Amino acid sequence: MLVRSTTKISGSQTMCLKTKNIGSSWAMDELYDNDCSSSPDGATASASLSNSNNILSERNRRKKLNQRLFALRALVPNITKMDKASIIKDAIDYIQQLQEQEATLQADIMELENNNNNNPKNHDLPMLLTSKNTSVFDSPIQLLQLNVTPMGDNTLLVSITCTKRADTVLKLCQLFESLNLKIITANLTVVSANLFNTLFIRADEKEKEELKMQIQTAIAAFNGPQTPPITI
Amino acid sequence: MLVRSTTKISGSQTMCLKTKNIGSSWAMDELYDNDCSSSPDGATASASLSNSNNILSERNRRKKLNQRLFALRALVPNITKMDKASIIKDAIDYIQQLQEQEATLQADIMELENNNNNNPKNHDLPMLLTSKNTSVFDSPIQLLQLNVTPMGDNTLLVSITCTKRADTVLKLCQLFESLNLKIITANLTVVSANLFNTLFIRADEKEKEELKMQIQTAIAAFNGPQTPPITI
DNA sequence: ATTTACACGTGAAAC
DNA sequence: TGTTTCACGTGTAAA
Repeated sequence: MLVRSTTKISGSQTMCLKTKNIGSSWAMDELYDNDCSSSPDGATASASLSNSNNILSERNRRKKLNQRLFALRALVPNITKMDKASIIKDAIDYIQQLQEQEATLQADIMELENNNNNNPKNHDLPMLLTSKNTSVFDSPIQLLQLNVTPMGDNTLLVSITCTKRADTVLKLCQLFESLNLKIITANLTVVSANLFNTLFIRADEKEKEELKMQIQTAIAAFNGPQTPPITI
Repeated sequence: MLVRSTTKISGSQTMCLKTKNIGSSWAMDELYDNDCSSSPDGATASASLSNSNNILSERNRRKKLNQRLFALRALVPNITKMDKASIIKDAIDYIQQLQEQEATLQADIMELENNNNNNPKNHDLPMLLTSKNTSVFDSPIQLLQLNVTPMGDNTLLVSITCTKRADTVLKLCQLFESLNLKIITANLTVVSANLFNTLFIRADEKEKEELKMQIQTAIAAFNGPQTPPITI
């Protein structure tokens, strides 16, 4: 059990200035102009080596880690906070998003290739759905309830109730896709003529009202200018 | 300049066992059964709070950081080393690789879509969604699971799992509407890229296989004649 | 024996 | 105020 050498405070705190959180990045502290050789005592060879060498290695390790983390943050487009933990978290979310998108794109490519390789004369198949007179984008979304509830842990619960019409489901899907939210899970349940939509969304609790407003305006935009305003 | 309290060695080194690099992950140390209250001296209130509270927060911070790093490592397929720095570096390389691949795939899709537009197919469809590079009515329903289970009381439980694509929800809704079933309730849940559809349907138990066949043929019809047969 | 990587406690700074 | 996040030096353990 070594007795602690008292060089800590004099060694680190005086220099380096600790500049921590200057504006946007946490210091990324360069200029390690430490003269550790200024140990006042005549230390033994093993002690001085063990101290000055390990202390230097540790500094380099931390520096490298911070540089990597900094480089990682530079790659991620949507950055919420500058925390180390948040940076990693954003990177995780971004990788998942990229992976999903890759799967989607590859599926699209396969399907497009199939369409290209096949005979260019099959006009009949996609028209199965239009048999219900649709004019798909006309019936407005009739909103019955809209709640946005913070659930803690940066999660908002969005609960929507509306009457079920032929294209309401499609519209809701498009609506939420257009909002570019971080949807954790989405649930859509229809019983008789009513439609219940529940979403868990990753967002700060303070965005609650803003999110509700976004959804309302999006619904209004989908319904078009001629529809009467819906108050809940 | 505070005089160092000598609680460091007795506080940390005795417990915790420091298990460091057990096999594959660096400890991810649980069980912090430290009773820091065993400080032998009657410390002042400010000192004890500053010590025990900050020390706990710092442990939680480190723990969270390590968990995030662990989660990040789980997402990256090609892992070279288990270092913290290497984990971040691998994640960086992986993100760059994914970004390049995304650009390549999107270029391929554009090219394929241009080829498709030369075909005399339907240009008159409402192309509202093509802003997201997804062609609206073409992606087939990719069935992952289909179960029809009799629940008694003249009720059949239909459980469907498929990959979520831009128009899969719409297709499933229209599909079940076209089957003219007596739907008691329907539930549709999407988590990440998968889509779970559950329906309670009023029908005789003997129609179980027939209903399953109906659904399969309906999906095949929706997917069109050129799609490969899907076996479940 | 040397190097490398880690968790730890700690004081400081920012919020 | 207190809470959170950080860099630092240090001891330990494995390579």
